[in-house]
Amino acid sequence: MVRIVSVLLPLPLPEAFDYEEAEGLALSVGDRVLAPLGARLAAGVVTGLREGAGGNRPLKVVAERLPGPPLSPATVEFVQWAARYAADGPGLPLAIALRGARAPLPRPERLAVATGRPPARLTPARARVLEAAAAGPSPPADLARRAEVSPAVVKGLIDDGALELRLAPRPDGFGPPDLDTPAPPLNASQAAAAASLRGMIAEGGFQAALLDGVTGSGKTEVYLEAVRAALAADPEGQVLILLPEIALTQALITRVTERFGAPPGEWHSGIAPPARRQVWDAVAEGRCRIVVGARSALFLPFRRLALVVVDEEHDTSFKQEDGFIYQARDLAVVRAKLEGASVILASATPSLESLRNAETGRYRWLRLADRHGEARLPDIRLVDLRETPPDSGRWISPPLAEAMAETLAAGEQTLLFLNRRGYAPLVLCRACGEKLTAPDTDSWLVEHRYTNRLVCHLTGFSMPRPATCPHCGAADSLVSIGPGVERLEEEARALFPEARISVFSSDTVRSAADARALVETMEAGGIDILVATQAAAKGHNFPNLTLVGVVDADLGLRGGDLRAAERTFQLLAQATGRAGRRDRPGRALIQTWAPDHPVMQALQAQDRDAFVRTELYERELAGLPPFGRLAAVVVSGRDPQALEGFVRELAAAAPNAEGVEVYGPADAPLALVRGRRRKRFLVRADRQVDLSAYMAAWKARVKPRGSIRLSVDIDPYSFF
DNA sequence: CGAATCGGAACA
DNA sequence: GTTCCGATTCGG
Repeated sequence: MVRIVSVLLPLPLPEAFDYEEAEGLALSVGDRVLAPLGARLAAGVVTGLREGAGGNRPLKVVAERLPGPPLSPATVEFVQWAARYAADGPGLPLAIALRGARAPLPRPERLAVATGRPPARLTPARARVLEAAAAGPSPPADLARRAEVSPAVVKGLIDDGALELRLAPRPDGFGPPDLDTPAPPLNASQAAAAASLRGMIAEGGFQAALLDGVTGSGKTEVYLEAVRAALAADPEGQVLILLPEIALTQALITRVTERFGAPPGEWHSGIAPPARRQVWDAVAEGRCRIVVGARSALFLPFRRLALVVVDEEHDTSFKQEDGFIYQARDLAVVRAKLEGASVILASATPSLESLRNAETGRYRWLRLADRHGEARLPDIRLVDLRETPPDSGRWISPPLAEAMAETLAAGEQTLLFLNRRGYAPLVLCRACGEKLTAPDTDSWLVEHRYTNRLVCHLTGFSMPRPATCPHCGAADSLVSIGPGVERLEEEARALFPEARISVFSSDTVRSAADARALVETMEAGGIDILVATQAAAKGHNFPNLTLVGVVDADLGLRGGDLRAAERTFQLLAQATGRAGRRDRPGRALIQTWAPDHPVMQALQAQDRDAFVRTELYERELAGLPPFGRLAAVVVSGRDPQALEGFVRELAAAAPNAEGVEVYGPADAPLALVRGRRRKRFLVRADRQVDLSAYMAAWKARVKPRGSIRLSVDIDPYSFF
């Protein structure tokens, strides 16, 4: 009788592989092991152990446990749950969970230590170094600086044997949090919400809350209070705070560090491998008790997770769109449930899913009504572009220009919001009508004037702006159609030549340092007009910003996907929420061709509840989320014929099931990307249907051959 | 993911 | 027929 070990490998395999356990290895679930795979050894994780009788064919033997902390059984369970949910192999989420486990540790620090042996020669400089070294081991450069000598003196003492170098592992700095730092004062509304969250944590077990408060209502302070309570309730408990974007992490890390006296672990794609490894180890060992990170932090191997906070929970960045496809906000709730932890979803403009869960009582609903301090909500007006259109080739309407002039005259700041990077979203040839696109791709090339290039925002392709049309060869025939932030800046400069104008987009602000610099200039009043994409719409508070102009409010409504209205409402509510802080009243002007659209009406009336009611009503009638479920299947391939054949086969293989409707195949909205044709099926199911199981069953009936790729997207967001 | 294997093209 | 290379398949 031997033990059989199921080992999950971080590879795109359909299931865990079985091995025989080597004598005396005494493995448990979560242990990291080396397993023979083909001709090599692969690092994997034990997901199960059972007694086995010889079996039909001999199994390979797992003979080695890897050093380092194991994954908690709950982490292993979560990885498997996530895979089942996404109708994909469990190796993919495991690969995410193990990113960091295999990264190299930071190089150890070299410390000089006094040996006690006297040096051959003792000069005054050497004496000072030895005196400094008596204080304890320190880096050679430090020692030289403290003794006010050149590094060569230290090196000489090392060569002489009076000092020796020792390698010391670099500390990771995850000290225990200080839970006694006094909290900043909360207003009545915040205090009530904080008390409710403390109550939730005191009750223990899985609990969910929606922290719903307008911009500026001080949600962060409230959930940090819950973080404190969770850390205090369980001396080994860990907390994860998820943010939608890397750009927002730094500000929160600073706040957490101030509040709890120790830096949290930071986790996102921008973290270098050695730092990643330190966080991973410290999280797995339970030493790191607070993690601030982007969506992939959800897969960290927490030892004892007590609380998950999802800030800006409505943000679509929580949806991972390629590789392993998942919605981090939804999986955060699942992970909390599996760990018996609490979860707090926070937003000024919650998703309809979360609002529905709050309405039905599945989540505690905590509303923060007032803005913190004296700030008032901005005055919001719609500018009907049918009545007061801008001049041809211009995008700032007369009423917006007038408001900008007033704001400028008052010495206050304007934010012009346009969610479009570059100069113009489309370049076309007047001679032949050709719209310029990236090679073998359907999406338009966006003109960037700063770099004088045409860029494909989908594939990353870019080329210098040609002088002649690449299609027909006509000279001077290329025209730039439509506005981007760069073009809007040009227009604002022409209108207000004396104003100081800056652009905030992912092209002008490439790093967190750039963002901080621009935000500081803005706060210091060094900018009069900030032209910005959504990169600036969230998170930043500018006290002297009193006017927000939304240049093209209808932009997100085109294309008609499921969440177009919801997303537009959220984005514009966040953007207009930037106006007016502290004691200054703000105003927002929203330029629209469709002022009667429910989204625009709700924005103007600042009546979110009305918008949510109508939107939920329409979704319910159509059986769409949150009342029904959606999934998409995207199939792509290089050979159109083979793709056509496979798509037909796939359509025929769709299982019949009660309460499930399959639509398609249709061309995916971008039917050609990087030379691959794309087809798409859409599946709608009633709420009680296990859509993941349905999609997995469907997928199992077909086998993509050749260059054909099939991917299942549960709860699709982008319809590309 | 990485090693083994398959199959078409180029070569003798 | 042989060799080479890129693409595809497979792994317990």
